[in-house]
Amino acid sequence: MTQIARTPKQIGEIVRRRRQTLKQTQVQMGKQVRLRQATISKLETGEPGTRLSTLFDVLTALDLELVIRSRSKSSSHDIEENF
Amino acid sequence: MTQIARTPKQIGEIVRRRRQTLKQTQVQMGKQVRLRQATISKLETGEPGTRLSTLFDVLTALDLELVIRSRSKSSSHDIEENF
DNA sequence: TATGTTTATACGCAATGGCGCATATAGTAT
DNA sequence: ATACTATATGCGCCATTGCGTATAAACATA
Repeated sequence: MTQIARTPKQIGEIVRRRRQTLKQTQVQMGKQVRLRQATISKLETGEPGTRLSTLFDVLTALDLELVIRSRSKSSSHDIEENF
Repeated sequence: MTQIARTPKQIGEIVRRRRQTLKQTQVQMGKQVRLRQATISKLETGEPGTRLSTLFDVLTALDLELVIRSRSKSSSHDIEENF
């Protein structure tokens, strides 16, 4: 599982999909990392002002990690090596 | 080039290294994406409150992209397939 | 339809970002 | 040491977060 995000909105979508895959509600997730349901909601809807710390908290709860790489990873976009 | 970041501080380090590789100053970068030098500085030093939008702006200037993936990409951590 | 659950919004509040602008501090030379 | 460049900090300002709390709106599903 590997997804590129170029905007806060895309991050939100990724987070939401993942959360749903894990069959959690925003409330449950919020509890795990001490964030309000409302905060999760805003992140998922793509608020550009969301704080980095908030994102990391959420990624933790979802067992996801953030990777930075050069853009010229010439886009096997969705395919993505799965190992 | 692929780097995992688990904290705002690590993001900052990655950004700084990349900027230096590109031989740019914070001022120059700031101009490209309309951010103050001070703002870049804070991001690079790992301010957890930095906004998602700011991060994306900077990544754009550095020609980097952000990837979200499952944590269990069982750690070829530093090695990393190069492209 | 009606009930229950989940997500989006709202209010007031304290805290902080990012702005312009300016300056101090650090780093790199000569 | 001096001069120059680059980065970190500071101030006042306005905007927005995330908080607690509460409610509204959207989704299910009986």
